[in-house]
Amino acid sequence: MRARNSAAKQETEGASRTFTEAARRAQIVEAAIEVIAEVGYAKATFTRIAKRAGLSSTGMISYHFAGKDDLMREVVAEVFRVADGYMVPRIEAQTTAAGRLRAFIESNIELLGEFPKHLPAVVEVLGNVRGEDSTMREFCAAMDSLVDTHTHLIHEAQKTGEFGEFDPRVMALAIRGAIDGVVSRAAKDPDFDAVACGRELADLFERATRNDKRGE
Amino acid sequence: MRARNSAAKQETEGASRTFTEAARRAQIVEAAIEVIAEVGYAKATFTRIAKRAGLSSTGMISYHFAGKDDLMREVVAEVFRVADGYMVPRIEAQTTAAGRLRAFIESNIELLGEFPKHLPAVVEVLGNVRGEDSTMREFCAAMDSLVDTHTHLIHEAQKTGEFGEFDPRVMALAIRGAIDGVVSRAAKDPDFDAVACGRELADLFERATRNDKRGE
Amino acid sequence: MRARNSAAKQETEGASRTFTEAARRAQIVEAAIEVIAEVGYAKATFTRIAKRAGLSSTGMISYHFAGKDDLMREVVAEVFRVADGYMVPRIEAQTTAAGRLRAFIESNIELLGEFPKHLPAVVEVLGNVRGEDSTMREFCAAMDSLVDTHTHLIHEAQKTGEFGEFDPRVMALAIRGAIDGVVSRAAKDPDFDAVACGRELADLFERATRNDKRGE
Amino acid sequence: MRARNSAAKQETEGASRTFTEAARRAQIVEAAIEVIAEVGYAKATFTRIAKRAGLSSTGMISYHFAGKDDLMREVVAEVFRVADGYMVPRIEAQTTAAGRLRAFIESNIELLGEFPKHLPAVVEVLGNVRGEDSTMREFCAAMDSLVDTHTHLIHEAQKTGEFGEFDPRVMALAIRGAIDGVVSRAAKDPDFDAVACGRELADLFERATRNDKRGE
DNA sequence: GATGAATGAGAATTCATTCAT
DNA sequence: GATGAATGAATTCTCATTCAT
Repeated sequence: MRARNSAAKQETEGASRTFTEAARRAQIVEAAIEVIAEVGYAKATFTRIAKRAGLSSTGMISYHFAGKDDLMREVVAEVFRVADGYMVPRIEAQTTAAGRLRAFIESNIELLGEFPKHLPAVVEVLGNVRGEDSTMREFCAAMDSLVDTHTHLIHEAQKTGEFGEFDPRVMALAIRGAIDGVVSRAAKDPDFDAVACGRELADLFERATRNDKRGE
Repeated sequence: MRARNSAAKQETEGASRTFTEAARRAQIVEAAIEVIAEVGYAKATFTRIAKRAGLSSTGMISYHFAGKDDLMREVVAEVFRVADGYMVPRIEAQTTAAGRLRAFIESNIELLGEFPKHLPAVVEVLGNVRGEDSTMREFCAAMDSLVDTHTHLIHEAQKTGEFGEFDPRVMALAIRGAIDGVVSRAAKDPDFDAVACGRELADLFERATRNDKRGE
Repeated sequence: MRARNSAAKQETEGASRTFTEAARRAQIVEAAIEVIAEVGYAKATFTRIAKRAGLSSTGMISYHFAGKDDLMREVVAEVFRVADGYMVPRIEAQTTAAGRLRAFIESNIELLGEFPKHLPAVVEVLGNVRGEDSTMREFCAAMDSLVDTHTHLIHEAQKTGEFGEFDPRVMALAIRGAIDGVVSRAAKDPDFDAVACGRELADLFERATRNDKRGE
Repeated sequence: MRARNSAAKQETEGASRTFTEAARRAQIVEAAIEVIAEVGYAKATFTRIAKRAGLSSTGMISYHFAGKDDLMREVVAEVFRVADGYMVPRIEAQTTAAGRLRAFIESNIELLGEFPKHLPAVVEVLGNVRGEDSTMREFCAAMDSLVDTHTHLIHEAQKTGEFGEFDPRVMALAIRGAIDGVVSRAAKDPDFDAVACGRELADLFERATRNDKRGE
């Protein structure tokens, strides 16, 4: 493998990366997201991605990315970037844990309406990756850290008495799993109205997290 | 010999499938389940499966199955068979909808302890299948029908007043997604104690489904 | 390769071949003829032939024949046997060279009506065989000897003045080729009325062979 | 990349096929022609063709052709192109039907001297093709249309009285069959002097077609 | 003699990656 | 920087043949 993986490039060459190169990379990542969401991880070959990106050959992708793993990592990173940009303001606008949880779930599902391919793509990638390669471990770590963050926030809300008593890690996992289930379904069934699920899902987890004994 | 897919064989040749052939098929399916769970759908090649099954060549698998789709269908069928055998009695022993829901979730997760590879394998397969091939559509249909069944049962429990008011389809999807999330996690992280999650998850969905207004 | 090729068997074991074995061989040869005629030489696999013969496995074929070449040789031999039985009496009933030529062509084409698969099968086999293997060379030799025989008969008829002046070898080849063309066509196009061609073809070669200067 | 069959490429990408790609394709087609003529259709594998073409792997062939069918279609097309280039001027230089028929036969056989592998290759391909695949049907159609054209021309010559009375379709088939027989023989027997046959064959069919009653 | 499961070589095809231009 | 042709490993699948029972 060439030493030129994107991480190395970012660190050692820094600002020297030209605008057009960045644009090329973004273009490829975007195409990859679309292709992965449409045909699934297994069939998301360089050939298909290149064709979608309007590139004449797969060599272009290998030139800009150190390998398939590198491209996939960028796909995940890009989706996270977009998701953060959309969700974080909406979550931070809330003052209660319940509000933030609702904002998290609803904005996450809303994202499916705004960027219909992004979440399905990331679910595909993370569902098909193992922690074998050191470079791959980053993927899982990223997702785990999200769950961990939730676990932590839930735990805090339990300490203030806003949330009831339950295992915060299982709750975080369940929320993640339920959302991913909706995302997967939305990706495979174009008729499925994912956005309509958002409020319902938020209601569900509100009931599951609230402290019934509060104020007794 | 295309026509020799398992369905055709079962229907047209009936009992003519010999004992040893059935044993070989079962052996291959078992190996496939293990390999899929361990390395993921994309890397679960005939070569790896044959090696795991102690077979001398991939040709042996092609000899016993009409193709990869056929093998995958058998994998799903076998896991469903095992899961049904384990879960159905436990579910039917319950008399209330809440009891059945809990039994469903807990026995499903317990299955991870008894057959640690089965559910991860099926999650991998169903997560990587598109409804393109007519033979593939059966997979999705099987899973969908499960969700549909739950949707229906939830709806019934709502009519009796045992469950509260919410969209039964979203609830069914959320349950499915949460369980799959736990299964996926268990598959990738051997240290993850899935079984411990069962009761927690059941508690979670009990809170989410129960009718708070009952008896008011 | 096992020493037990059919030729060896016939010569060394002679009458020791049991009736049932001969029946089995005949049954396989018959199935092979049908399969070859229907799907062509390339797709005439042991699997297909065994299925057509009502055999449970291809091993049966390998048991009775030393190999694919051996089976093919038997196919050719059987067709020649049948063709001889049908054509020779009809040819020998004629007293003139022209009559014999006509009887040859017409009875050859008529054979297509009586045994629709036999000639197409042999055309397929001989068209796909090279003289590389020593065992294969027999095939070509058989066909060549037929053409040689015709060449000789034509030459005789030229000496008596019954036939005109032309290269007897080319004539023999042309007759063979024209008949094979009709046979091929008949095999691939079920609507083609081969039998109706017989007289026309015989007329054609009568005009081409007759001595126009005779009696001048 | 299924869509990259030559037809699609030619139509959708038009002139975008580069010079070197066209050269590679031509080189592969040429190698295929030689291999098919030498070892026969059944044994003309990508491996053998790649080796003959000096390519490192069979993948190269799959890269340039959509599949074996595509390559075979190109083989047939290339031979037809060469044959047309050689034969059509010689045929059109003739003013009588008899002259054109002779020119057709003689130039066809002469082609065996100029391009000894071309006609044998095409006879092999067309002899081993069934009308199953839609793409294959084109082959047969191409050959049938040639026979049909002859049938028509013969019919015209009969109406002017230049040719005698006979079934034009059978005559066309016989001509085709006789030539193919010579071609086949030439392919298998390197000592066979095909060119010498040309005039003889033309004489033969001149006698068979001429109107004996003309001017009576 | 007969069976059918097993074998292993070889087929076409796809893919990520490399490299000369 | 960019291109696209070439590479070679890997994958699924088929086939004739063998061998223990």
